[in-house]
Amino acid sequence: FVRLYEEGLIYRAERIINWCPRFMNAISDLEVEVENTPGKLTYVRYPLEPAEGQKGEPGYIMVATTRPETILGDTAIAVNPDDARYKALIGRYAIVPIMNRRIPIVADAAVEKDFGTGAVKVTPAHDPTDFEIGQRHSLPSIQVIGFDARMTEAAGAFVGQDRYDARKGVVAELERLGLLDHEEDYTIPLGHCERCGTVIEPLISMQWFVKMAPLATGALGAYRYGQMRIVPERFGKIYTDWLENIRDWNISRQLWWGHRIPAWHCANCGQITVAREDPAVCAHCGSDRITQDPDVLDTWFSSWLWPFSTLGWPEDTADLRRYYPTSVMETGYDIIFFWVARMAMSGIHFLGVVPFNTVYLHGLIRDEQGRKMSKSLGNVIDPIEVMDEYGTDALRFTLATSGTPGNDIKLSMNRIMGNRNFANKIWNASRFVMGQTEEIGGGIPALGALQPKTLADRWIVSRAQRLTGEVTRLFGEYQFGEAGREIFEFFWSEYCDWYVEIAKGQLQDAKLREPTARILRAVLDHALRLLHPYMPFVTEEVWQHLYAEVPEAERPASALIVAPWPVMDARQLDAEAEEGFALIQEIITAIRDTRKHAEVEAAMRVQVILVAGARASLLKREASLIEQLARTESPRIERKLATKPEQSMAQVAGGVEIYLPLAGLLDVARERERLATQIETARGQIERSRKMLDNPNFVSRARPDVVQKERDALAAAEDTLAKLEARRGELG
RNA sequence: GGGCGAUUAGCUCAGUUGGUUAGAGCGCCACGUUGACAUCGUGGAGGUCGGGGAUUCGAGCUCCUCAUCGCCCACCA
Repeated sequence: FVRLYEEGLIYRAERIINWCPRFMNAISDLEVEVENTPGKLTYVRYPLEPAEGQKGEPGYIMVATTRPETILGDTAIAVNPDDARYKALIGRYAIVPIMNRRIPIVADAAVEKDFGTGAVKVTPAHDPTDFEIGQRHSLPSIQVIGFDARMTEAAGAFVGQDRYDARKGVVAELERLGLLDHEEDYTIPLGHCERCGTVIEPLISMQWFVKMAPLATGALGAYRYGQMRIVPERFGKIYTDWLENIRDWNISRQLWWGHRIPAWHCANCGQITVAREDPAVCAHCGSDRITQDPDVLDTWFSSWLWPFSTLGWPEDTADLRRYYPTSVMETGYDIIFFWVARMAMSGIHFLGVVPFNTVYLHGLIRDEQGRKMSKSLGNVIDPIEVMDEYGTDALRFTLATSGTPGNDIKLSMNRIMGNRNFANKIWNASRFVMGQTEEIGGGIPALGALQPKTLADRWIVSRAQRLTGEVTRLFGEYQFGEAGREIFEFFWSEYCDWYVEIAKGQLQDAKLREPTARILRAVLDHALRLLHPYMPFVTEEVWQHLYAEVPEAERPASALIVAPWPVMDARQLDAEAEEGFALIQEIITAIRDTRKHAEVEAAMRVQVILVAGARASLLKREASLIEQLARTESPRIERKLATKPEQSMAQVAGGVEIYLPLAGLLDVARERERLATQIETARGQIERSRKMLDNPNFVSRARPDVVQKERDALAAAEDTLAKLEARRGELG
């Protein structure tokens, strides 16, 4: 405050400010909430004073107002200088109704010709625009509404009345005097106190202000020249628009809590002393009859110093040197003006450097109906209660993954419940993995140190690496929600549902026992690290258990929260394994589906015959997976089959023919129906692909790999169709 | 008055360089086999991506326009 005052950037002046009559306090423009409220536009005739030498009825000038009670404080009527209708009246006088005060008719460009009557009553004490007009034309201000929203002595007969009672009274009186022309329904943008909802009264008051224009320049430059990036980008425009149209900031508040304004008023000479230390005497006349200004500072006047005042500023501390400027400021978009823009301004002004390189803005959390949470509405969700019921990690994960940057989130209890289940899944899977692998040993190797053996091993390691790359990329783009969802997907659907299930089989195999245990643990460790920012508590707890047997010196870190963030190792990306495993997954799912259709009992092992062409050798190697996960007998795998199995259900998945011989269980009619559906699907695909490939423009203009992909898809679909049709023929 | 966002499955939402058959959670239907997890597993049903137009070989995604909802800014009394 003192520095800005000394630099001439803080001044004290009488201005129109937003006054909350309930709190008896001034508030800044940002704390006023404008609401369109139904009201009336009242047309009032002001008698004109006769011009010199004029004879007969001098007539009237008509104005429109939404606040008739302010008529009592009018000190002029203004018209637009270019308005032909009123040109002759400029410089003449009118009489304020009721008060019978003589006021000038002035010309001011602020008046819109096309609104109302084109003439406006001017009440400098109760309207910001009127105040400015008053300044330009040296008009007196007459305050007719007091700080308690009651009429003052200056309001004559209305003294003591509430502002709204006075409004009614004034209208009635105008009517009685025959000066009320008419009233119209009109929607009025009405300012309310953000905190208590009371209608704001614009009043002239002596307050402290900060000159903002010089400060805004730096904050604008920092954004425009790329020193400060705003994510998502669209908020940058909101930031610059505000700074470009900045108005001075009223920083004094008539409250008794807050930082007191370091200014002392002298009763002797009337001057002000602003000082860092409490002064004993007036700096101007030496009198000891000084009293400190009773006002305190707007809370944001402290907050805008936050990026450096928290680091020990104005001392030149080690913290300040190290942490200022910081990299990312994360906050809600609703306080871009209150806080972000002002921090940028103060940081640049006091330290010469923007306080953060990136501002990441998140959305607001709303209730399940999308309403803003508010105490008066009673729809505030208490995070403590949610955490008690579902856990902190579940809430945190939900908030982090429910939306997209800068967009509001409707908080859904269902979603939180689902993520509670996820935390539970992590716990259970980890418990199982640790329980199964504890005695096998092998420690917890880094993912990159693994030598995956089986197809499933290669697949899960590759998937984990790919995920790591993806998450890192998304973090770089501030796509935290998408990154979290992908980790969720990997952990639950790939690691738990597939790999852990497969590992149950591999752990039975003496040769695979140890490597499988190592992979289980390494991938778990890896996934925990990726997940830690989203679910710090469960992951940390599990991680501590995971490393419980590892000597302190051999651990990568004392705790997960400080463990190294994973980096993708491209050498372990294994497209071939991913493709091969996808085929196995497809076949297993198809067999399961067929079993369900045939209503085969879940416990029953079924026979299966796979006709796989070139993929036969792959399937032979991975037969045990199919056996285990699709609950089949040892599958019979052929490259080709001359005679197709009779009395069996069939399906084609990834080009592989799948037969389940189900003598006695086969319902030929239903099977035919099922085949028909599949055939239809295949035909649809073929039609689609043909249409594209028959279009010479597609072939010549699309990227070659896209065309090739389409050709492959067509070939695959045709192959599938041929197989399905052959099958239908066999069914007879 | 100016600007921004949203509109995708019954519900809540993803889908960011335009490219096979648009995904998830919840809900729904059916079934539950070897004890990590029923806060679970398996399979399934369900969407002409708000309307219209344009660009393109190709649009949920780009452009124009309209509609509905929401938000921000704003001194036409």
